[in-house]
Amino acid sequence: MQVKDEFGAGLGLSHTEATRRAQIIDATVDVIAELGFAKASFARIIEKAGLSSTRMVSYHFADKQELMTATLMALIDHHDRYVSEHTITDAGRATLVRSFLEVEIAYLAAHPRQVLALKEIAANARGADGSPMFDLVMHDLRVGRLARQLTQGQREGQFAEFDPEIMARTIRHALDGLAQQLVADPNLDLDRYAAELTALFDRATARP
Amino acid sequence: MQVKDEFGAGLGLSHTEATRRAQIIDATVDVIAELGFAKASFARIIEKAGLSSTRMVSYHFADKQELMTATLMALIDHHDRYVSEHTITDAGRATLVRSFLEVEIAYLAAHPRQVLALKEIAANARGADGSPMFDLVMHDLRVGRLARQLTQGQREGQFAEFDPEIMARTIRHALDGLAQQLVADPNLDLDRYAAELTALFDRATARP
Amino acid sequence: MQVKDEFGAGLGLSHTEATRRAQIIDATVDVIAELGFAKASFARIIEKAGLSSTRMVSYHFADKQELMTATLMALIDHHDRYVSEHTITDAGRATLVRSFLEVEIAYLAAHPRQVLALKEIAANARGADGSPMFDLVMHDLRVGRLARQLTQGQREGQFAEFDPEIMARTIRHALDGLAQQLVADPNLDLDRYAAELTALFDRATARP
Amino acid sequence: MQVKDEFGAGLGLSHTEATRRAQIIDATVDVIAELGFAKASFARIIEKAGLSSTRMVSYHFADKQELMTATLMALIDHHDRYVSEHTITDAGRATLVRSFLEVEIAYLAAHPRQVLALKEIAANARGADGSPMFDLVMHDLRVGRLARQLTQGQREGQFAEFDPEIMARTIRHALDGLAQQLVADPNLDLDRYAAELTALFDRATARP
DNA sequence: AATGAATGAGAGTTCATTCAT
DNA sequence: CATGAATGAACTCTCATTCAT
Repeated sequence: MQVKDEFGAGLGLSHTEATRRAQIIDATVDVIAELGFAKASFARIIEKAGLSSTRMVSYHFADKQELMTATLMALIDHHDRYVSEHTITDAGRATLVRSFLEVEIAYLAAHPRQVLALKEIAANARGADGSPMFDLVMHDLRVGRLARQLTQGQREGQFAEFDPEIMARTIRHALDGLAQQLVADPNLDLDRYAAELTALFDRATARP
Repeated sequence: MQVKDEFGAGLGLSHTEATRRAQIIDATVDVIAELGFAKASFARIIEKAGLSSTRMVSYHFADKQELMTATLMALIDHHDRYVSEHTITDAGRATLVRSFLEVEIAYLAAHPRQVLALKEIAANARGADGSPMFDLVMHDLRVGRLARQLTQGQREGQFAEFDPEIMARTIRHALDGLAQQLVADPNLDLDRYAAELTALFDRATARP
Repeated sequence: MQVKDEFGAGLGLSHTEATRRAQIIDATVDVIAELGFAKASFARIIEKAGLSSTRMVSYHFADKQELMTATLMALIDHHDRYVSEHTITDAGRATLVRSFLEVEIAYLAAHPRQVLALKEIAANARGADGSPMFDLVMHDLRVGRLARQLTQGQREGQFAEFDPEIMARTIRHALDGLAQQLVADPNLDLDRYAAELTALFDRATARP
Repeated sequence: MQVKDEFGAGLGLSHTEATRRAQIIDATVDVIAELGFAKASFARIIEKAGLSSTRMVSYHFADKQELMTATLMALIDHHDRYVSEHTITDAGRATLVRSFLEVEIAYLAAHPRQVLALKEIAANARGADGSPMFDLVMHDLRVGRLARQLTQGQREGQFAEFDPEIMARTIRHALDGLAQQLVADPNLDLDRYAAELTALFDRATARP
């Protein structure tokens, strides 16, 4: 069990049901991480999960959209649990940005497939009209919180003057790009990359 | 004619042939920008181009992969021509990063669909084995050149010490993220965003 | 409880069993009346009935054919009970046809969904070989009795000469058509329609 | 070629295209007449037509709805051509109703499958929301014209007083019912049925 | 230089039904 | 008496591609 630890059991789902959903969601994450969102068909997912029929997916999820939404939620949950377990609550300007980057990069190092899958779903899932499905949710979850922390830090005089929203976005994009790069080159020296990024955004946020 | 100005005419293609290819490539860019890479089927492309049969696409391009490669090349060419026409060759540390960002953001403001389509193709085009197709090419074109300029600037003592490759990537990712955001919110204040990014990377690259 | 009032209780079915069957049959009638026979799937029926699984249907009915047969029988029973309660036994030529039409139209006005569902099942239910399932039964129940009454009336010299079978069919078809029209236009003036039909078949059956 | 005589050739369709569409439409009519609207799947249609793949249907018709609409139009056209070729233009009250019935029953005798298929499509084709698709069209084509003729006859004093719309409907329903009966019993004596119906509606419309 | 006609493979979704307990 | 879990078959529709002319 990698991502979804049957936590749906509390939502009126039976044990078996929660297990199966978790199994399918895990397979979905794997397929997306390997082949991308576009090629994540039911057939490939059940093959990866070791199930017998695509009907198994349709049985446990209303449609593909629900599967993707559930997978995304499981990924967000997985990430959030990791972060809340590994974040050292602390003050200080440098520490805020630094610890944020370090935790995120540590998560990326530990769970690259999850990071990649989350990005794929967020970037490619679209509604019937062709418009992106998760833009707003993703932005708030992945940028909004950091932006609010930066704003708070600015009020306390720890930072230079800058738009916290744009800074937060730039940091997030740097991490997303790093994730993509890590896939292309699994031997990437993450520690060095983390140190460089930390230094970079230290300078970018520091008071003159 | 938006992107591909029949520049293939010099490669042994007749005038008509080059025109048709340009027409199809333009339609491909439009469809990708609107619906994303995954939904850019031959059917939607010929509909957008006002042609009658998908056979038209198969006739002018060997297969979908060639169509996408040609589209990507056209987009790169379009971008490069814009940049070479709008870049003020100049010295100075601040000017290097600043003028890079300004030109790129100006291009984005003038041709958002092209930027978006390029990003979609680069991120989603995959070979038969499922591996990304354009990673290496894209990296060199979109990051490598800036990285080399930064290296040169460092040698001349204009910059702080940092990994030019990582800095270049981070700048590129910031621009890619901006492109995506511009699609979600067309009323975005690009001038302000440009100023913020410029200031951000000014601080990030400045000597202490 | 609309149609089936647990009258199956006398056939060796327990009270609960009969109640469940009635509930499912009622939902089946509703779905057919709204969406037609073809779209009356187990899934839609249990949704309408407020049950949790299609298994509920399979549990109480051997297969879909039995469900449809049971529904049809319940509808016929419902109709027959209404008719026997509302028919004024009486003599006279005009009265026979007129009272027949009036009772049928009154039933239609009171229970349009039942009339519609019955017509849908009778018209569309087919066996495995594709042949209609209820043709013979329906004819006797819905035409035969009237035909026999007309024959009797003719013997008593109340009517013109005509084929009672064909007259009965024509009357029945007029009523079926009216049912369909009532669905398309719920504001239809049934009283006027009843008066017109009565006058029409009065003339059609009257001795010269 | 039974129903659709490649008359679509005038609508920008090539010869082959018109032929194929006609072939598919004919097979559709046959399948519907035999198995009913609900079981008229692409698979059964191509089997009946002797084609190789269901793809053939999707290729020539945008979707199932278009196939059914085209089939319905072909059936209406077929019927109208027959009627206009076999109607004896003439005056007189009795003749109007009588000739209408005789032509319609003659058509039914000559082309029962077409009559049946038309009724099946009209009765069962529904949109995505479950509402009937062809109610309005069918009513005007199959009832409205006769109603207008009856109105005209009444103005000229040839008929009794009655609602022409309801009379027209009743006549149409009598014919539809006859069609269904003919399917159940192919040995039905149509001549006698025609004579009976003619006499019936003669009396029903005659001035007192 | 272009088009017509056809196609096999695969997609997601819905269907009634069945094996458990 | 009821449910959980699973399933194979069939459905329409879309995909890029190919054999003709």
